[in-house]
Amino acid sequence: MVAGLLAKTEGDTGNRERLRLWIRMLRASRVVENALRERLKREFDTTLPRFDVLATLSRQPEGMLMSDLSRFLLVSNGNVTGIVSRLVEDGLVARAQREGDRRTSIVRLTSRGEAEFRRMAAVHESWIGELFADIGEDEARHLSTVLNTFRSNWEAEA
Amino acid sequence: MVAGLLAKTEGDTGNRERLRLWIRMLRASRVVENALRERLKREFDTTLPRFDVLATLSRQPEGMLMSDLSRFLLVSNGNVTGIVSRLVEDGLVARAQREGDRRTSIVRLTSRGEAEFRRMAAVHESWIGELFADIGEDEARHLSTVLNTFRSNWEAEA
DNA sequence: CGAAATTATTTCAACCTTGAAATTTTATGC
DNA sequence: GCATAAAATTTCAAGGTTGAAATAATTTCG
Repeated sequence: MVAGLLAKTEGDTGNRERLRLWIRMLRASRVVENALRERLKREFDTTLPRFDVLATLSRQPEGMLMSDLSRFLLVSNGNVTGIVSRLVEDGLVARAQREGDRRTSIVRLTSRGEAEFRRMAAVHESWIGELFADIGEDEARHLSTVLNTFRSNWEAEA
Repeated sequence: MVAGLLAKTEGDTGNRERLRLWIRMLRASRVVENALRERLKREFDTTLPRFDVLATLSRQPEGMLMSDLSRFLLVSNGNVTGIVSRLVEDGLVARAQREGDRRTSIVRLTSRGEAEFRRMAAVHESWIGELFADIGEDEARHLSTVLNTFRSNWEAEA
C-alpha cells in the first residue's frame, strides 16, 4: 500500500529532523542556562534553582504548597524541600501551617524575598533580551506557540 | 524623537516576548529531559549524562580529549571527569595516553560501549519521535534553524 | 469507629554539576 | 637552560537532582 510506504518513509526522516531539533533545543537551553547561572552567581550570589523558586512564589502572593511548587517547576519533591529549606535559612521564604491539614505547609516569599526577587527580575529580563537578541519579536511569539506543545499537566490544568 | 520612543517600546515588548519564549523553552526541555531520564533508567539502567557522553564519543571513533568532551557538551571539566570515570569502571569507555603529551588522555568507546550505545540510540530516536510527535517535519526544520542562533563556540568552529 | 488507602512532605544515598584550587606537563621568553 | 606562564586534567566542597523509603496526617469505606 503506497500510503503505508510513504508514511513510514516520512516518519523516519521526520524523526531524524525531530532528533536534530531536540539536540539544538538542549544545546540552546544549556547555553542560556550557563550564561544565567554565571551572571546570577556573579551579580547576586545566587543560583538558578533558587531564582526559579523565588520567581514562582512571586506570582502566588497567597503562597503555594510544596507539592504545587514541585509540580510547577517540574522537579522532584525532595529537591524542592532542599532549595526551600536553604531559602528559609536565608530569610527569603517562610513556611506556614495550613489550618485543618497538618501535613501541608504553605510557602511564601518574605518581604525580603520579594524585594530581593524584584531586584533580580528586572536585570534577568534584560539578560534574556540580550541572549535572545537575534530572535525577533514575531519569531519569539511563533516559537512560544509551538513550544507550548510541551506544556506540563500543571499548565494544562491551570 | 519618535523613532527613539518606538524603539524603546518595541524593545520592551520584544523582551517580554523573549522572556516568555525562554520560559517555554526551559519547560519544554525539562519535560523532554524528564521523560528521557525516566526511560533511560527504566529500559537501560543508565542516565542522561552518560548517554550524552556515549553519543558524543560514538561520533569520534578516533577518540576525544577530556577538554573537547567538556566543551562540546557544555559542561565543566570536573563534571566530565566524574562521568567518564564511572563509564570506564563499567567498561564502556577507555582512556589512552597521547604520544608526546602526557597531560592529555584520549577517551574513546570500547566495543562494549559502542554496542551498548547502538542498542540505546535506536530506541532513543523513536522516543524523540514520540515526544515531538506534535511538531511536523517542516516545523522541526524551521525551529532547528532558529535555535541554531545559540550554537556554541565549539559548533561555530567545528 | 477503625483498618486500609491516599496524600503531603521529608530523608537519604547516589549521582550530577560547578567553580576554584591543586597537580602535572608542556610551552614561552629571557 | 631556567623561571614563568600556559594548558590539560583531577580533586574537592557545596549545592542540585532523582527515586525510593520513611513519616505523618487525612480520607475512605466496610
